[in-house]
Amino acid sequence: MTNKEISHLLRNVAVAYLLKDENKYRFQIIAYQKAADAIDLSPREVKDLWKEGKLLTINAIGPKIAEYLEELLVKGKVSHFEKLMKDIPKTLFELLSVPGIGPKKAYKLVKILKINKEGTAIEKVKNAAEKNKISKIEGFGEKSQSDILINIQSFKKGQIKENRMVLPFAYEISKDIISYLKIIPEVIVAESLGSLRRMASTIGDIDIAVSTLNNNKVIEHFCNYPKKERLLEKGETTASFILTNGKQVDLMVQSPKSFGALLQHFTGSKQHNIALREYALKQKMSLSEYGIKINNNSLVSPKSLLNKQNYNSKTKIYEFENEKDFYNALKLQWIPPELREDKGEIEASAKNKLPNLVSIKDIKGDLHLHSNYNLEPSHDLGQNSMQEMLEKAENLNYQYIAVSEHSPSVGNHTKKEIIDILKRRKDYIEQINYSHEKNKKNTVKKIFNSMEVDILINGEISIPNEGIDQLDYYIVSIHSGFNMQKEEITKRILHGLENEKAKILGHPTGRLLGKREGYEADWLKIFNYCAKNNKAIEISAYPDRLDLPDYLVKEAINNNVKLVINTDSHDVNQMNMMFYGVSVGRRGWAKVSDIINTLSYNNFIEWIKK
DNA sequence: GCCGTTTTCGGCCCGACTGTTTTCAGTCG
Repeated sequence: MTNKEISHLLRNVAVAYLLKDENKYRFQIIAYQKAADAIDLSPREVKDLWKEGKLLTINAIGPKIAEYLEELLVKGKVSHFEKLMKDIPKTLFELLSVPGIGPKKAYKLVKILKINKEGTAIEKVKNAAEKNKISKIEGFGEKSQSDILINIQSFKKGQIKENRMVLPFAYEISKDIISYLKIIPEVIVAESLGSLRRMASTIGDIDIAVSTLNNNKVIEHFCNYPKKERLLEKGETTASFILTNGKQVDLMVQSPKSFGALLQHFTGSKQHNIALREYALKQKMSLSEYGIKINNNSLVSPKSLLNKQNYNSKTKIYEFENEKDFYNALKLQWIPPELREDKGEIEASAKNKLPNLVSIKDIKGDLHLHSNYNLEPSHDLGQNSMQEMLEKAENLNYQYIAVSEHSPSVGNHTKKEIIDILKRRKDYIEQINYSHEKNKKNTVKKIFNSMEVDILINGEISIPNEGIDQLDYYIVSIHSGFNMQKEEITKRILHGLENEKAKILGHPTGRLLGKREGYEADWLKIFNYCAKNNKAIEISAYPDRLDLPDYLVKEAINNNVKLVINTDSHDVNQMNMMFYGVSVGRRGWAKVSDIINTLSYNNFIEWIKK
């Protein structure tokens, strides 16, 4: 049973409680929803955690739900859940995936339309709407009937939240909307927030915040965006539409005086905001996108935390122009957006112990570059010459780079041919370095002679020992045989890293966002090996990969593993993508000292030799 | 049903928008 199936079941349990007695079961409903959220966000399979006896390590899962999950995984069902859902038609749950239909409406629809046959609910509701039957039902009307039809249509087209975007795609969309918004002078500031600001690996919808003194004007302008397909809602402070490509865009506007509170609110994550508000509540403060409210009979003297000048006596809210003051008012350090996932950042911030995160300016080199030097490789060559990549590295102010084309294909070459190719390439790189060194103004001191070497199915690497002698060091990565058992693939990776010149494990999980899951490996074992033997694990900045994933970055760091952030560029423009990889590092709580390519040129040479 | 700066009991985030209503319920983020 997958995490998705389990969380779906728990959400249905929450729905069942809600339909049974919303007030009586208020907190059970929340508990089940929180548990479902936690499972959705869990990087580990619930099934595995259960086998390891670690179900309770998931926050929001306590003894009771753990017991039910155990029953579920053993018997395939839970008698308590079955009993709870006995009176609720199963068809009801099918309707919940249609936007705008929640538990109450779904219940009415299945009851009144007598929808009993599983798998037919959405189609039956659609038919009923087309025959004008829904508008007659109490609580529904003409508008909600036509809305249901539209929403069923877009649901069928696959325009659902689960279809997430990779970062550059989301960036382009948001950039376009923001520059459109800025056409009118009423827009003082426009920023993209939500998961894009937090630099999550994939983005569901685009969230935009605007600071303005004229809400109406801004919202009107936003709603006239030319690439809008249809409007979802339009109010005094928010508006939403669907783009022609099916993606949703949400806008929130706020006066400059409270813009800091809005930034905080709209950046999320949902989990971070809930945790932050609960934290504030303990100090008798209530948070919203408008600011901070002091609750009655507060034990805390407002003066100690909040600046009187920010007090709006009309709304009784303390307002914040910037986010830092907002967090500071809660006696917290400002928390970088990448950390806002309720993964311990609030606690760390309260103790002044947030990590000093690595940033793009700390990066001194890119160690995974594919030039167009033709060594008849196993996989694709790059588009640009080594010289062009060197020039780009100068522009980026790097101190060093490494070219690391794919190793020559084993199928088409003899061992001797491979060695000859690598010898010629070594001479070539030396020549470039020689002429580059002459210009003392250059910041790049050297191109390192590296290579991306395949770890073959049997764990052997794809170049012979004499070929290795031609290299400064190399990256190993897996490009085939992804469907191996966990133990096998772990062994394969460790074997691939054995040689002392194998210094980096490239795009370690092999995932391709939205296309291919990464393979399961025993990461703890790999981390321990790497920490002990001075191997670095790559964070691929390539936006379709972002691999190592952020949660494994955090685990790697906790196990003293060094990481390296590389772009895996196949042309010079891709070298600009370093930023995405740095963000993954930041989301994994990486400091400068955790990242190898923040080392100076001399220290990096020392590291290679270790 | 979960969880812990003070709490193993007594709390549980906060607000916007829409449609169907005549003041609010339902849904969403």
